[in-house]
Amino acid sequence: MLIESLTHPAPEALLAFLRAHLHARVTLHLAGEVEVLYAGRATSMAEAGDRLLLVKPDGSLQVHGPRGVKPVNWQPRTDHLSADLDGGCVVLHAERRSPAEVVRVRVIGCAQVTALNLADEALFLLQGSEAQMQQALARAPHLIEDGLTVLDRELLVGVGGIDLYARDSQGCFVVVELKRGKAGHDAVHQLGRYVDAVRAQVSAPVRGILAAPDITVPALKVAQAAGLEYVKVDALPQVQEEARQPMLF
Amino acid sequence: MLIESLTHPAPEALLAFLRAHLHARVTLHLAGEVEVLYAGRATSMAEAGDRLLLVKPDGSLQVHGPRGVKPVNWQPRTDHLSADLDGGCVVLHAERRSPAEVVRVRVIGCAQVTALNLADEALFLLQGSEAQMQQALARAPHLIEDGLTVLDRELLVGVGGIDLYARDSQGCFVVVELKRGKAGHDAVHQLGRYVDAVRAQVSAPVRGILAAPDITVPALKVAQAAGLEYVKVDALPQVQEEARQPMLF
DNA sequence: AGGTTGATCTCGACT
DNA sequence: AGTCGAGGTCAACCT
Repeated sequence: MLIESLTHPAPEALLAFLRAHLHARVTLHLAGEVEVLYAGRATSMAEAGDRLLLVKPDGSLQVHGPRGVKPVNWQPRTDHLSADLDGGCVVLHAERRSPAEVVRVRVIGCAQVTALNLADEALFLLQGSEAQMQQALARAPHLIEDGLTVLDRELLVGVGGIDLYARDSQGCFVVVELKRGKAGHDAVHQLGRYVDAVRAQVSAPVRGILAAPDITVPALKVAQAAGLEYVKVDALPQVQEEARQPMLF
Repeated sequence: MLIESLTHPAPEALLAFLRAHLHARVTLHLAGEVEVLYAGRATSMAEAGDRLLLVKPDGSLQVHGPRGVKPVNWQPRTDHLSADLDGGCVVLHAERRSPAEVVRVRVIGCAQVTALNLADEALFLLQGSEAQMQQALARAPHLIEDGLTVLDRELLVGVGGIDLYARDSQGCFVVVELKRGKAGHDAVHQLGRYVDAVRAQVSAPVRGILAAPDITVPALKVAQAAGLEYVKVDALPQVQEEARQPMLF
């Protein structure tokens, strides 16, 4: 996994190291004093400072400072990566088109640089996504309201899709918007848009339900004012009742 | 800057290393085979695989795989960090309250671990934020429309704030919503909300203008259908004309 | 390639 | 502490 590592390399040694590994499906880690320029959707410059640089085999690049999960500068995926000598310093260029962006990293001093092989064989499982919540509630719509019948999932209406489209025991159409976390007023507005879109196409009464484990106070007020309903549902609804359901027929 | 680095340390040596540096205002970098559990707002597990681990002095932790800017697992800022031996493996615990979350990293094999001092003395400048755009357009509202007079910035109306509140040459009130990038339909709806809120309080006619460097086709259609206007403005409006303005008085 | 949505979003600012 | 909105959001999915 550890391919090669240098400590305090001279610029020429660093350049050779980078050129040997940059395009070799390798993950690079560099710690050192660095100066970063970015130009693209916005423009930024960072004066020289101690930073941690990460370059992954997909060409993505990130420059980390001493705080936070977010890099100080980054490039999601580069179409072109190169290393050159400029004024006695190694300079990394990371460019991409669409959007047209470039990050230039000038390495003033390198304390350590490492080439690694990060093979990605590992299984990854995430529980609690909105997609899982949607699946669970589509199977057990009574967790939202008794007598609800799900007609569709991800129904496209105008722009965007309705998480759950259903009919209640009274025959009303019901638009359900799901949020896996606490719902804010943006979720209420999103629901309002979908309800409006359905009302424009259907003559029968249409209800809007925001289903989430929690809701902010302002969002609840906005919902009530707009005639939309909020229903508290668990983020990980346990749908094990069906296993207990006796076979009736 | 480079404090200490070990290659292929045994678990006991790694544990000593981590305990010596974890709470020493130091940035840690670890490359190795690792297994990660996360529980909090969601739940995830990653089987053993080659990963790159980063721990910063603020307690933030991230586990990187071979692709993308985003870590596979992370923890934004921990209240509690600890390292222990469990079944012959070093295990890192990173916990925080609010939200209650925990990340557990089991180090199965460590190829390299490094302690770094990332002093943050570096100046960072970002140009092209929406705040800068707002300031520039407030000073030069003619870039949006001739004869516009800005009355207010970030005017609070109901929930949320109006980026720019103005009056046009005809005496109409104008609500301006700014976007630094391409505007989507969410921006149009946001503008619509604000316009509605102002109309409810003012008897004079109210216009809504979406000012952005670009707009998606669907968003433009929605805007036109709702009687809202789109004005193309540069993301970095150069307001140097005022320097050329002759002193009239 | 363009558009939309979700995210363990992160992060800062403000109440 | 809670809420809100921006972000160079990123990244996945769909048309």
